[in-house]
This record gives sequence, structure tokens and C-alpha cells, in this order.
Amino acid sequence: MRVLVVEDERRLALALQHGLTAEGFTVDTAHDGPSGLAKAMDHAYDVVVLDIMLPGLNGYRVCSRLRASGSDVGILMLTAKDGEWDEAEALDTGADDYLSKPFSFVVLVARLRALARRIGSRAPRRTVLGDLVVDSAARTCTRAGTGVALTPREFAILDHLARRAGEAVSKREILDAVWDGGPDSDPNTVEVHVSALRRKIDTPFGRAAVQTVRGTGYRLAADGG
Amino acid sequence: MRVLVVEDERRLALALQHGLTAEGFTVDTAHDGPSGLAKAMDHAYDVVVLDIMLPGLNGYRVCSRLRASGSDVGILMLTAKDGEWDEAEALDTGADDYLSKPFSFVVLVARLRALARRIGSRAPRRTVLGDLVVDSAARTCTRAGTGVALTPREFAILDHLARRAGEAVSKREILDAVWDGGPDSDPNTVEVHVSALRRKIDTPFGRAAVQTVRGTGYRLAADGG
DNA sequence: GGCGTTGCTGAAGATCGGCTGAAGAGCAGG
DNA sequence: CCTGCTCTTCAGCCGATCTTCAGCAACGCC
Repeated sequence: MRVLVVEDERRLALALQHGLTAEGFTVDTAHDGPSGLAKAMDHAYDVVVLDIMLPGLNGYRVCSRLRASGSDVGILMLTAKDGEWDEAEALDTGADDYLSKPFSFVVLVARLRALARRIGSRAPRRTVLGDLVVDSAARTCTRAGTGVALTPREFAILDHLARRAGEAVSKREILDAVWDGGPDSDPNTVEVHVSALRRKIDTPFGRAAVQTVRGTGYRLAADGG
Repeated sequence: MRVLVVEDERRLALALQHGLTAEGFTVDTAHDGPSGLAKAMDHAYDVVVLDIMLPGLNGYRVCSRLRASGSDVGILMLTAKDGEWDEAEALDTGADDYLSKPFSFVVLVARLRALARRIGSRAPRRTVLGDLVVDSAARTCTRAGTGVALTPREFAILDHLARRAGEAVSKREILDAVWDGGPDSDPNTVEVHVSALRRKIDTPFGRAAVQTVRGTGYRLAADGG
């Protein structure tokens, strides 16, 4: 579960980062509106925790711009309950949930989990690309009607590519999505797993669904190769 | 107890979500007819709280389509008492109960509990997976016509897997469903019981209905293995 | 064609996740 | 109180899987 915390008060941001990391989330932080927006658009987070009062660009604007750009990431707004900001407005700009400051950490975690569940169930369950079928719910993959056994990493990569079928996806993004990739993670690891993946879903069928985009990463052919 | 709240007014939906969560329900929300219908069909809810006035597809239609699809989920309709919508009509389309807006939260909870009890007791729910039959009502299980005696935990796990037959189910979810799993609950407990379960419903019959999904959890084969 | 860069892949060792037998606690019935 | 059943915890085991490394291949630019 990848979470982006956008919060200008650094002590709070840090506390959240540590706490959420301990709860098993992978956490990035941003401390102002513009950088928060940029990070949220660049990386595939599951949920964004968004403070409303932010330097540069307030939370409402970040939220609506994110939605305007077509993102369906989960957004949880943090509202100070001084009355100036309205929770309803948060939801109107496209937030999925809100929490009034001060809030309990336990509640935040529960809400994040609930939100992640909802987001997850919002995603399509199966992706069909020609005769290649990726079933995210069952965690299975079939090619030409034949079941293909994949390891967890292989499936996670395929799943991620399938969600962006036809788009080029960078190795960095794959690392982030599949590995909670620290900055020191090695792209070669992705290559090794992609290689194994191809050997299972492409080579035996004389197909090429997983295409290399040189200099960038990979793309899953929308027609199954 | 899994509840789906379908309500387009977001503030009310959120209030219900929070309130019901606090009452111990597991709550999902949807904000329009089509997505509500989709969620209700995709997931195994115990009860659906269904507003009548909904964008896209009104509550009556959602209700009757759910019933048409064979769902026997409990349905509680929320009717605005402006007279335009008729309570009797709600019941005609297959709802189990209704409540006029504005309503008291306490009453809603009481009705939900009552409904859940009725649903639970009427539960004709039998899942047939090849020659494996799971009878949730009778709390019995038969394999190839032979009755199999299961302990309560074993049955609860099997039952939960059966409700999501074909899907990968995480150990965490099983812990939540069967154990009211606190964050400190141990996944190994699940493993032990699954092991016992297999020894009763799979091994003696040379089958493998309960499949391990490495890194995730388990899946009950839709064809009984 | 030459060259630097980028990607592929086989092998090997390290690591992880899951399975299972056993032991002890808890509980209900006799 | 004893007995039998179930549940949980623990620890060891095992195989599957992951990562690293190194050499080779492919690509694109000059």
C-alpha cells in the first residue's frame, strides 16, 4: 500500500511517515501543494493524505487538479475544524474521505485501510487482452485458455502492466508499485522478473505481449501481442 | 457484518459509514445506482442500505436487478416521505425493509441488526463447487456425497472461502472474518486450520480445492479442485 | 561498421513463506 | 475432577522464490 502524505507541518508529516510505515504502508511525503501534486501525478499511489492548508496550492486545488487530470487515487483530506474550511467542500472537490484535526492515529489507519479497500474494489477485476486474461481478484493468468502459474512478483508486475495496458511503464514505477522501491532498488531485478514472465506467458505461445520500450521500461500490448 | 450503503448524498453516506463502522459493521459505500449495483453483485454483503433517489439508476431498479440476478442479500430501502415514492412499492421490488427519511440512526442500526438476523436465519445459502458442497445454513460440508465433520473454525474458514469462490483471499481477510482479527493476530493460526481443513476435505479424496496463493493467502477452486 | 549504452538471461546462494507435528491452554460435558 | 475436543503457539523443515552477478546480445548513434 503506497501512501503519499502531503502536510506542511514537518513534525506531523514525519510522525505520520513513521507511524504509517510501522503499520506496513509505504510512505512518501511532500510539504507543499505543488510538490505534492507533482508527486501524486508521477507515482502510482493508492492513497493520498492531503492537508488543506498548504503553501503554494491549497488542498482543495491539489485535489481538484488531481481529479481533473483523471487520477482515481484515493484521497483523504485533513481538515482543521476551525470552521473556515468545510468538509463538504472537500468531498465536492473529489476527496473520498476526510478527517478533522486533531485526529487519532488509529482512526487514520482504519480510514486508510477502508479507503484502500474501496479503491481496490473500484478497480476492474479482470483485464482481457486478446487471448491473455489477467484476473486480479483470483490472482490468476490464462493465455489461450491455458492457466499459467506465476510467482507473486511475476503476477504483480503483470497486474501492474495490465492496469496500464498499452501504456509504457517505467521500471522505476514498477519498482515502486511492486517492491515499495527504495531509491537504491535495482532496475535489473525488474528485468530478471520480466524475463521470467515472458518465458511463461509469451515464449511458449510464440507471442510478445510484454514489449520493451527502450530507455523507458515496458508496455503490455493491448491486444495481447 | 458487511454492509453496503448506496446513497448519493455524500455527507449522509459518510456519516452512515462512520457511524456504522463504529457500531462494528464493515461498511462500503457507493454514490450512484450503477456503481451500487456493481458493488452489490461483486461482493458478498450481508445487507445493502439503498437510497431510492439515486443518479443513474434509482433504488427500485437497483433492487429489482439485484433480485433478478438471484441475489438474496438483505435490502433496506431509504425512502424520502414526500409521497412521491411509495414504501409498498419498495417491498414489491424485493426490499426486505424500509425506513423513511429523516430517520434516527439508532433505529437504522436496530433495523439492520434485525434484518441481518432474519437474513442469517433464512440463509438457504449453499455453495456447490464440483462435488464439494458447503451449506452455510446447516453448517455442514459434503465431499462426493460423503458428509465431512468440521470444527467451527474450519467451517468458518471454508465458508468464507466459499463465499468468494475462485477469488484469492488474504490471510488478513480471513482473520478479520473468522476471528475479528486484531492487528496482532497471527496468520500462522490460519495456516494451521487450513492445514487441518485440507486433511479433511482434500487429502482423503485426492483433490485440492483449497489452493495456496503464495504471498497472498488462499483460493477455493470454483470447480472443487 | 564501431562503440557506448541498455537490456537479457543463466546460475548460485540467500531468503522467504508456508506446512506441519507437538505441546499446552481453555472449555464443556460427564 | 476427569476426559476429550478444539484452538493457539512454537519451532523446525522444506521448497519456492528472489536477488545478485557477470557475461552476452541488441540497439542506436556517430
